[in-house]
Amino acid sequence: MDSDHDSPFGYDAFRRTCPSHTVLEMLASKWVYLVVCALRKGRLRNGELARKLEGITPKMLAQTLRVLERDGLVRREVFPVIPPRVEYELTELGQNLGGLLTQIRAWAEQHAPVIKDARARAIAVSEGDWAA
Amino acid sequence: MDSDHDSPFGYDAFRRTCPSHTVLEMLASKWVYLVVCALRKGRLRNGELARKLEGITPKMLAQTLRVLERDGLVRREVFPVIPPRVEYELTELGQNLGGLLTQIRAWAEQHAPVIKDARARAIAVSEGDWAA
DNA sequence: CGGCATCCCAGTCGATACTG
DNA sequence: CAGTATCGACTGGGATGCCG
Repeated sequence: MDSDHDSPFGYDAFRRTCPSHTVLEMLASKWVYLVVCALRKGRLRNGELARKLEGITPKMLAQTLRVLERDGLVRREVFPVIPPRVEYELTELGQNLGGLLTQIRAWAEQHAPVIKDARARAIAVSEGDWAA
Repeated sequence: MDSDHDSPFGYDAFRRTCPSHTVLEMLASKWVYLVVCALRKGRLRNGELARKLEGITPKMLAQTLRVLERDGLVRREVFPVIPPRVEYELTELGQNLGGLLTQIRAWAEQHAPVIKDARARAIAVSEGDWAA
């Protein structure tokens, strides 16, 4: 046992070539976070998502959804009507992940003030280098 | 209460201008994930981190650590000796986050096989358009 | 309305080499 | 050993326009 870390699944995200590493890369996107969180409370249409995720461009939204669909986290349903109607919802796997990501989001919202202060202090210090 | 989502802290990560949104952006990095996870079991030297995080370059490691330090998640301690010795450890806040990120990493490792299959299937389908 | 294609800038990352 | 500087490749991601 020369691996000093506690991965009980035989996969090791610290290794570049491990599949779990690429999964982590996929998750390391703020839009993935937000889309999954947004879909957590139920299926949404493309436009609803676009409105909910302030600042997302159609391109990024589509791109993010395609990735999530590809990885089996989101299911896409197309209604053959005019005007077109497309709905997205989390799969079982996506729901599962959504629980965790929502915790991260909650953590971010909860600690945002402290971190904002820390950043302000860091800037103040770096600007105070004149005290050298 | 026209906000339809459940943020009990007055911060809303869905809003571009909300501080929690920038916190989420900071967290949306695979190296942040891995560095925090790596430091979770105790303080480590720069070189130890570099060896543990396969594939990270000195530049990215330093950059990531600087961000984490700036945001108050990591504490940096310098020993004035030759050769230089620098150690990093999680702050209280960092420990707190580390718990969550470790869950994400565990999730990634746990579901890597399924997602790998989903990706393979997605590729197979897209290449199988000839079946139209 | 949903979403794909194109163009293009700008930030980011990796590789390498260098300094204290 | 820790960290920085430089450069080049890459791509994330914004804007626009067109199609079903």
